[in-house]
Amino acid sequence: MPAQQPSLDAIFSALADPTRRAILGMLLEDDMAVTDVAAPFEMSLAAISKHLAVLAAAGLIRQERRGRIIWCKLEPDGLRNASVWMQGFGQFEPVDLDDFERFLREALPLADGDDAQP
Amino acid sequence: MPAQQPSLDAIFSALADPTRRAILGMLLEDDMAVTDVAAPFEMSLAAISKHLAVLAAAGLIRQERRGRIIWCKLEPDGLRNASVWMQGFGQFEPVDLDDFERFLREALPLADGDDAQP
DNA sequence: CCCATATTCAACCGGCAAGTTAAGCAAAGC
DNA sequence: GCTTTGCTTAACTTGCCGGTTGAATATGGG
Repeated sequence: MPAQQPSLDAIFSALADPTRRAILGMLLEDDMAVTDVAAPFEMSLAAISKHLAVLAAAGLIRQERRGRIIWCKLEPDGLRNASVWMQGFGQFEPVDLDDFERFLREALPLADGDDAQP
Repeated sequence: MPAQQPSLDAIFSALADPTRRAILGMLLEDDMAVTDVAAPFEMSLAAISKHLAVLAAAGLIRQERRGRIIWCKLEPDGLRNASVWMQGFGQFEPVDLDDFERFLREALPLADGDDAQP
């Protein structure tokens, strides 16, 4: 189970479901067994189990069995790629694309050897 | 059309589609007409039109008609809520600048035309 | 060993999302 | 005024998604 870097597709569509976001919120506080995760929701255990599978496939949680209990724990780095992707859009103000580019050229010393800018 | 604060559901599921993310990437460079947005994709204009509608409903872009052309422009604040939500999980530092750089270099291949490759 | 607990698997269903084509509108151009 | 250009709507197909139920699997306890 190399869990090879999940796609943004997987991550964002995992996040698109309110139940799954709620689960992530719960796991933020503490690791939980599947049954306990399911408790507050008004849907079958199987449904929650599927949701957890989706989250795991997206690399947002990890499930590890200890005894007959499967513990679900947040995988904090799972959100990193998505977060980084989003920051690319949100970071700059309305339409300061020029400013942004200038910032980039300064902030990226290793962009291309030298930033000889006439 | 007050465009009342779109839900996280709407935002994340809008972002879950690679075509839509690509569109956002294009609009990051410049405002575009619908037809021009559709050009690089191998799907019908109608399909792209729908994608744009989804993005607009999610508050990620705005479409305004001028003449017979409808201009699509990024709505940078549209990502803010989602970003904030995600930061809530950021037990990891807000945004790793290294990651940010890497993202930028991939996402903005042609952000400027002057200093091209030799 | 047998039973209870914990979780998934399998088969199924309704609904929605994404794509298609074809028709419909609106604004410009000749 | 008719045609062309730009875009949306409508109607339809297809496939996936989220849910259900019921059986299957694994583990721990008495």
